[in-house]
Amino acid sequence: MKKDRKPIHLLKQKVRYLNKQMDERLREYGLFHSQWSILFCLYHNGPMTLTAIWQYLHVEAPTVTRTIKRLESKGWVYRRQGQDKREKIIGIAEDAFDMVVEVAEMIEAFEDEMLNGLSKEQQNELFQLLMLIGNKE
Amino acid sequence: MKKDRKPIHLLKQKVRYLNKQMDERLREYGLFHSQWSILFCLYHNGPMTLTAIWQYLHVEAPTVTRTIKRLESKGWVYRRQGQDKREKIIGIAEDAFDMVVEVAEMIEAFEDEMLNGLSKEQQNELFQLLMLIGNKE
DNA sequence: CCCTTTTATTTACCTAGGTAAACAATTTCA
DNA sequence: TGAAATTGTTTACCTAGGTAAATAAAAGGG
Repeated sequence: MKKDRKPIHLLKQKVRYLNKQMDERLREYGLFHSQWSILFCLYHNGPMTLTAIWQYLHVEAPTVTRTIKRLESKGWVYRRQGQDKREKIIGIAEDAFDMVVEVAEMIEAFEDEMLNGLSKEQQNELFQLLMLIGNKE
Repeated sequence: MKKDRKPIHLLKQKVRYLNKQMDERLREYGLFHSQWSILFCLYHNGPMTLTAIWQYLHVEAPTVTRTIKRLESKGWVYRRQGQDKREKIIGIAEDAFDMVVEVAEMIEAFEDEMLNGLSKEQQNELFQLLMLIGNKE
């Protein structure tokens, strides 16, 4: 895909490619990749506060606020006030749950497809190497 | 940085982190990471058409059009018509060249810093593994 | 107990990625 | 050669990332 030997450059290219492919697959569900990442997060962890979500995803709060607004307006999630009246608790809407399960399966297959050029060992190795990026020794 | 064993998830997190860090370092030059990627491209390849740039960077044409407009308005690049009157040729502005060299050195040091948790062999291994992502076997 | 500080979320605004479609110049070919 | 197809670039509009600052609720301290 690229002749340049800089892994950082290649990293960015691959992420653009993955996001683009993912958006394409999600289109039939009316979703985008960032929206899915939030649904996936809620699917695995159950209802969460907004803060818990952006900390989990390593994204800033305003980004999550906006994306959740879109998900809410399309009926994928609900938003309710927590005990602490500052916080909002976000969860998957009951009507959307079956569809979330379906999308989860589709995305899992997609990710397997993207990684099927790598053995399990290579995937693990990749994970370990990625973990080393940006670590102050 | 993350407990999830999904390399794709981690990949995206790392790229967000790298872009954010890079923007921070570039701020004193009035640049953003995407703007730098174009300047770097021109610095290495000399003047190029817009099409050559987006193909090199694996990004769509409108993205490049917009970013170049910003670079031009800040005086980093010039834009002139090619032989083929449809195409625009972009190059680094003469006044900006010294600064580009300076930024190139800063960014190179930054990337080394981000990768200093990996040996040269590991960086190469990472590159090879990344290349395997998304390849139809 | 009130005032200050912190915390959770949002708003406003910037850059950066994408698609679809418009436009102009070039190329093709009947 | 003239109409049609292709190519290079741009425009309009969408999502997604960021920062800075505003707001509202909760926590702390004198």
